[in-house]
Amino acid sequence: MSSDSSSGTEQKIVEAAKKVFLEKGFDGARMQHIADEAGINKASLHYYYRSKERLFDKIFADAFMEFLPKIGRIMNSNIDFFDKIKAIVEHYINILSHNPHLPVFVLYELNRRPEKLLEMLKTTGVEPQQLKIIIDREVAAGRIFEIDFVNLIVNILSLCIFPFVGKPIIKGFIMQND
Amino acid sequence: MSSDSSSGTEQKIVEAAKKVFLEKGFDGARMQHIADEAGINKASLHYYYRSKERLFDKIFADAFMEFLPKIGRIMNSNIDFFDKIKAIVEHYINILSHNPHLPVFVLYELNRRPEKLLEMLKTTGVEPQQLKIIIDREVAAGRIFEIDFVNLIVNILSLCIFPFVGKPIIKGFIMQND
DNA sequence: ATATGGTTTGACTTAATGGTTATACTTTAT
DNA sequence: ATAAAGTATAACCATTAAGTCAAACCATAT
Repeated sequence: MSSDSSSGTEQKIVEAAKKVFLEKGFDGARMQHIADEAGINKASLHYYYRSKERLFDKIFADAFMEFLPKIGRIMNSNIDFFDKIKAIVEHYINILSHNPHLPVFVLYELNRRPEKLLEMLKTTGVEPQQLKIIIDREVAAGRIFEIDFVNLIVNILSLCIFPFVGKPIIKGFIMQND
Repeated sequence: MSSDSSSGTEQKIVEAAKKVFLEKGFDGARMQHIADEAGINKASLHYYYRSKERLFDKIFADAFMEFLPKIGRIMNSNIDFFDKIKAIVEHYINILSHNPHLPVFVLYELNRRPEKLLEMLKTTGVEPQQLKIIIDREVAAGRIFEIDFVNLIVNILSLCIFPFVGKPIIKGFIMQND
């Protein structure tokens, strides 16, 4: 049945692909390896996802989704978002502690093909225009430097790593509490 | 002349390899591409560096070197290193603004082959033992969580990204000045 | 001039990998 | 029971990329 796509082979493929892609990246990942990991034949991979690229895009979009929605909230909180960051940190910690490779993976792949960023923004429903406006406002106010748009997005994503990896240090030296 | 290794072909190879590897990563990089970038024949690459792996190791060690020495200083500053971080930030900003891909590259490749970390530590002259002791002290004092050693190193490296990408935000909201 | 050592190259080999296809196996509907 | 649709697989194909090699190309010293 094509309607039952949330279990069985397809589910196993997604899980296997996520694991392998996050561990090895697009270029390092092997379709055969993903097939083995899913316990199926390599041809089945192409049966469900026509190409490596398509399979990757699905996994990447999923991974990307775990970042940007939060970013959007931060950006919309009218600059005074330091408190919001604190509030969202816990959420990120949960996601990232379950997926240690996630942040570097996303940043790296975003680096590899910057042109996919806009596509991802579209896919994940985040409005670049909205971000652009907010960013321009910040730049005009002199609160942030004027830098390349794509670069800024990447930087913002990088920023999201920090609450995770730096939490112990933040706790100890900046906030003095949670 | 084998004594003149700081200019000419070898120099061009290193520059080209650094550019390509940092942009594409080990798996994404192509020896042919590096050769083209350096304006030489692919066979010359193997004449100077026997294999892709060896060439990569040289570039990776170089890239790695730009991180850890600073880390070592931070680790040795007896926990009260927040001020030291501030002092070192400028140094990092200089390095990273000239090599935007550097941090993600190092983290990603470290992720890809965690076993190379110790080798790198040795190559770059950083004493893991020393770090281990310091880390243990921190854990015992409850100032940081007990986590996998390799993981911690990676996390510390990640932390180094933050001063760079997050500088505008840090300036605006945490420090209020430079 | 020419022999010598280091350097450069085009052409080649080999292995790996993404993708295809023809065939076989399952399930479901009638 | 059986036809049809969907799913899985082994064998195969085409391409790409790392690595090799013998021949050519310098310089420099004699």
